Amino acid sequence: MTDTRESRKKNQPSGAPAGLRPSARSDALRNRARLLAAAENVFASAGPEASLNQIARQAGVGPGTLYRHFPTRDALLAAVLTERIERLTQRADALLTDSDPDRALAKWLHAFLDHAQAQQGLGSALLLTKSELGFDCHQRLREAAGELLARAQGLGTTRPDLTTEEVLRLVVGIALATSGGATNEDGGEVVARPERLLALVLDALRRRPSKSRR
Amino acid sequence: MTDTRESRKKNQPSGAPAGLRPSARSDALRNRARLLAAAENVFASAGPEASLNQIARQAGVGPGTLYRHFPTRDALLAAVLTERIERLTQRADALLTDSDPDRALAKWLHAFLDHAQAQQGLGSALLLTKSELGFDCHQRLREAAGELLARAQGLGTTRPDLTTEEVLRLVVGIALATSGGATNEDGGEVVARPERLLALVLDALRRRPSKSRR
DNA sequence: TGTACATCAGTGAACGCGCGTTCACTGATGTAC
DNA sequence: TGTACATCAGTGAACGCGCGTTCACTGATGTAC
Repeated sequence: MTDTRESRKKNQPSGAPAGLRPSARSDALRNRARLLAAAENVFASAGPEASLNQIARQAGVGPGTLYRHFPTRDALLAAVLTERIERLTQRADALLTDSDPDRALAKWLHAFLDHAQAQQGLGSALLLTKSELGFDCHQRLREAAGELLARAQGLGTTRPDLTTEEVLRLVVGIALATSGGATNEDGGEVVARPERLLALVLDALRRRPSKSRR
Repeated sequence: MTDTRESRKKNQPSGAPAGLRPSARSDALRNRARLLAAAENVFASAGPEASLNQIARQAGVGPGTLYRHFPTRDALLAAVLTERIERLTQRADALLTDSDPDRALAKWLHAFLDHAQAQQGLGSALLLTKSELGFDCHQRLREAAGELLARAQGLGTTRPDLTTEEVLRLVVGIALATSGGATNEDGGEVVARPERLLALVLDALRRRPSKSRR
């Protein structure tokens, strides 16, 4: 008895390849979409440690339903991130044909910053590696950004000693430092705007024309 | 009866000015120190949302004792941060007499980065404003860094359009992006080192010798 | 097209857990004599 | 210096809470006829 059940359980995932299976029931598809939307919302405002029950509640669904679709928190996180990363990767591909490699890189980093910001504490999740999620966000982003960076470096106007890794970290840092718990307008003074910080970092990426002093 | 009690309660804090009072009992001083040490530890490894009970446990103290010393989580957080900020402020004062303002600024930012890193998620707490803690970490740090920045800008080698705010955010961003949940050595590739990122940012702070292209 | 049925997604009460917080009681400490 | 005592810090069981997670049951859905 238990054997039968367990073996069925083990067989199930091979039929459902992590995403939505083609012949799924319509209510399952609907709820899955609702859960993803709610997760994106809640993760964005409460960070990656957000309550799963709350996500289920916001999706108008029982907690069991959430678990049926996403057996672990990481599975849910991965599903949310996959979508975003897909968009970023496509954007990178499009920008590879831009006539100005420097401008292309800058544009993509702006887009990357936007995404990192939209997910508050989730920004750091963009750089998580395979061990923690079902796939390697980090590597996919590195590949997308890597080509753009290489092209700009080939042009000679971007520092040749830069790693893709370094550039991505700097931008994620901007998102983290200016979002969530750290942001506050303080009386008259306003918190530094992320775009301005990105502009500074972009400046740092450019090749120095000459070693004018020391 | 209850009136008497309440009025005594209300009078108590006026006698104890937020810190340790001069004529405190020796065991109170000892436990306060233990609590601070434990808090620094636990906050560093579990972030500012760490369990207060766990802090009390690590300090070898009942939860009630923690609450006697620090009535709120923010009070405890503030006590931990005060110490660090004090050290950073002193360092800044010392560096104001350095003969090379650029080097002084760089040195201080290195120290600032070290502190921000030592506190993992607490790094962002370094920029919290008065509303959330008992005092304004943000402002104190801005003052400390502001003088150093102004001096370097006066020299003419540092970009004149930089805000202290912007510089601090950039460095906190480096700490956040390279610490905690986001760090992982990924097979052969190693995560970008914070010092390298700081070097890049320091480069960005320097005045551009000329507008060589576009 | 209409119906009977098998499948499997949805439900939500329930469990155990650790958290934040309180408070009546204990006992260590410092002091007045 | 030695002792009696008042003060107040320390204790830890206890409470309510929301969390993550499970599972026996319900019922919507798609399909075979």
